[in-house]
Amino acid sequence: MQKIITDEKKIDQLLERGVENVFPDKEALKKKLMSGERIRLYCGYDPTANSLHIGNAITINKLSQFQELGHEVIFLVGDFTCMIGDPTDKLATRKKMTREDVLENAKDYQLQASGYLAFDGENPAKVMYNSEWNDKLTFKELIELSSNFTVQQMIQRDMFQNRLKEEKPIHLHEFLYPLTQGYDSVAMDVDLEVGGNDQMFNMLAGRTLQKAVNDKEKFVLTLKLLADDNGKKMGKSEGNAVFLNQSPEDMYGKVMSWEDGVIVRALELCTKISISEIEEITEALKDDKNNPRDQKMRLAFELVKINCGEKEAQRAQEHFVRTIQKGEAPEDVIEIQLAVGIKLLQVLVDEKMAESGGDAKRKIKQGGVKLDDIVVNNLQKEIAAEDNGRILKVGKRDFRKILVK
RNA sequence: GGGUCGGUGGCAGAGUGGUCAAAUGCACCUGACUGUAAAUCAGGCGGCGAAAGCCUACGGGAGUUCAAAUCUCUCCCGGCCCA
Repeated sequence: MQKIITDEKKIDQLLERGVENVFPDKEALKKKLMSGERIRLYCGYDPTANSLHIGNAITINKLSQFQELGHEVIFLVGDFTCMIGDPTDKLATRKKMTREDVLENAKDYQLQASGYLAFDGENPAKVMYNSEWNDKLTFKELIELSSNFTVQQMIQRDMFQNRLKEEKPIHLHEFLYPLTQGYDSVAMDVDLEVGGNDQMFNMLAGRTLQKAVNDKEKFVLTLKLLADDNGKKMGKSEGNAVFLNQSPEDMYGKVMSWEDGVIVRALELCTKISISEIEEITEALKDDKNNPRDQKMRLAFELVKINCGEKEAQRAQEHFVRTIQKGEAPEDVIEIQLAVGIKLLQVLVDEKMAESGGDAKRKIKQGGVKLDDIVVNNLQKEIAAEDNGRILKVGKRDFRKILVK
């Protein structure tokens, strides 16, 4: 029997940290958690891309906090729902994926989530796939489920309103998305669903269905989104998304490119640093004498540490200091064997340091290509014997060591 | 089913016979600056080519024309109105 922790302070913190909203209300959920009853909760992840991103880490992190208190956590892979495509992000049309693609992605998802969430040990998180029950749903059952909602409820959502206003299509199956996601709650008979605040509607659909079908009160806990002080979201479209399958170096660098305003929010949502420590960092950021860069480096370090381990985080930090702050070649610079006479343009393309010949040319013209810190401006430059051992640098962070054959 | 409007680069969105490899914004790349791969500023951003230039591209196909993203036909997809 799993031991349930009912420490009030811990529960308060659990319901406070990063939480935007609790339905029906926070007090009711607190009471439930205080009762010592082991609850079953979940969050779903649609494997549409080959990697989870830092936004997903927010909910995974919250799941892990419930796990630490002894509750039953389900990491749900939305292998069925991802076929429909969540209309929440408005760019609804998603390309069809094969079953194999989905499962391949999903396999990595668990690995990526494992920095936050334990899938083994005493109270392991369970991985489930929602095709398990959704595949079996009959048309008749679907119609019955859909009778719990009205068209008015569906089109109320602002992204649908926007599309109506913009005269953009709304496909019928998009109304079914909240339904199928909601049905997950019924099928798994959960007590609580965790999700980003943008998932509120879908999660509440599950609350409605769980009430209607199982006559059970399902709690919904929504989390703040990762955004800066001005409410600007971090995400793929903003170009500052961090993917959990990125190399430690890339992850570290990406975080360093975030705006300063997001530091505290990210610490709260995506790391396991204690609240008191976050408060200290918040204070430090207020003091003009301190350089916000240092707090951001702390954040970057923590994020890489959780996802890739402490050693990797250390390495990534050193790599950043060396290559970005000092502009030096990394210690483990990739070596390339080149024949005398090969065109530098060709090398850039072959090494994927440029996307095409045109791109390579542009980079040289704009002074972005250096050999041992000397700008190359000869488009026709060919590799010569004296280039042996030289460091080829393209842009700020792409290095190769040339070995002449 | 009828009418009508529309489908443009990674995305959003101009253009409506030659000056269009296609405005602008986002994303991206390079440089300057900076604590930063932030912000800002400057430049760039289909492919091949040293260049001139050539090739491919505006939903698919066919056509008109010296010339088509732009006109015509047809097919596919969508919005709106009517039924």
